[in-house]
Amino acid sequence: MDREHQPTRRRGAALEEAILRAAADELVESGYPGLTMDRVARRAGTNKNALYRRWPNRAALGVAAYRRLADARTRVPDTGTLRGDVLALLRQVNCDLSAPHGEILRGLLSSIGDEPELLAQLHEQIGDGGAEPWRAILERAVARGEARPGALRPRVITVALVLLRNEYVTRGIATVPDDVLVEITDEVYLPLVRAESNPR
Amino acid sequence: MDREHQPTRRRGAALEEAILRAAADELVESGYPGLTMDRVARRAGTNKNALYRRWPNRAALGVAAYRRLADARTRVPDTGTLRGDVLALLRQVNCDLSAPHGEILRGLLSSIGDEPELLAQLHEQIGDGGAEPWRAILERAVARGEARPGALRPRVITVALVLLRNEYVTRGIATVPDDVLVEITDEVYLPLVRAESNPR
DNA sequence: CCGTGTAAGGTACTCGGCGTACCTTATTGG
DNA sequence: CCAATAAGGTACGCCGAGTACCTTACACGG
Repeated sequence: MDREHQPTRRRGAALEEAILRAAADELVESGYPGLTMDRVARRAGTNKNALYRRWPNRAALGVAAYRRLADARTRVPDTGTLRGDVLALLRQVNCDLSAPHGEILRGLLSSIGDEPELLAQLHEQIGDGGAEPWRAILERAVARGEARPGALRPRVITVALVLLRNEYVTRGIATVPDDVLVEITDEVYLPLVRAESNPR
Repeated sequence: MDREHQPTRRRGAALEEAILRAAADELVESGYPGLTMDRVARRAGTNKNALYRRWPNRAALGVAAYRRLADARTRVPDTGTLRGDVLALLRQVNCDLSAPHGEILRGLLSSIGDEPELLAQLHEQIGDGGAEPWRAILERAVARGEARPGALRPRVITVALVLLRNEYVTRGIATVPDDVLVEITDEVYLPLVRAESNPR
């Protein structure tokens, strides 16, 4: 922050790190609208030139900073039952992907618009990146006979995640109430993947 | 500049109409980022004052204009089978809610941010507004024995719509390919609502 | 028919944020 | 030790949101 009378100028990776940290902090504190190039530069103790030498525009920097935020990998729960695993995953996502992540994501998605490359990066982060844990718990459930093998399709295993994300996007609320998670689990996900021969 | 030597000034509802039409046209042509107060004012043959006297900010005008665009009601199909009805509804939504509607919606959703009143208006438009046709086709399917009565829950009947909307939001593409619609229908919606006694 | 309140038109601002240009200064590696 | 490279500093230009203030037409009641 306070530069000493020793200039000791950061370069390369060190400076990039500092910029990304500053940008991520701004995202958390003020959301994407608060991520201005001037503020990030000031917070990182540098200036806009260093930013524009690395990212072509604000959206690119925003996506890069968001990636660092969302890189906290999701742990795969193992409660012994499919219902317990689904609820645990949903609650986990709801917890650490709630505010301000949802709002940040909304802001990023819109301001990208016509830059498919950035959208692809985001999609990798939120779309397929989050799918693996769901496949894992569903495979275990199939092995236990709790779910039908035919449910192991990409579009099926992520249904709960998509429904939860839909709550964020359309409702715009900070944290989804827990009974919504239960509804998603009991009304949609479990009936969908359950083996036909296995009544409720 | 002398426009006409007949000033014939529009007032009240007539002017409001003209502004909304201009705003909706801008939305269709250039998306939400292109909806500039200056441009709308110029296109409507008026100036920004008339706009700000009616809507407090750009987002409010954007939502109002979008409502007028999206007010084309969805027709309820009746093909005789649930699968046919579901696909028909999905295709209809995909057709007239595709580009540029999806992009506009994305832009609006993000830029609203902290104004819950506007978000509520949008939600009324896209969330529950679109649910009725789905309830209608599912009720008929239940009457025919194609679906279980227990599927008549709000979160269930709109699953297909939510999945389709998810494609728009996360993929950011103009029009969803038809095989995605078929996948949503055959892998998710039909297995979910089908009567348990009705094997695939 | 006229006068007056209301609403529209016109214009010119301020403010903030993006992106750029250009120069100076430090660091690094050959 | 000396270029080449990259960082810092500063000042722009541009555009769009929102505001202020005045002028001008319209509509309606007396």
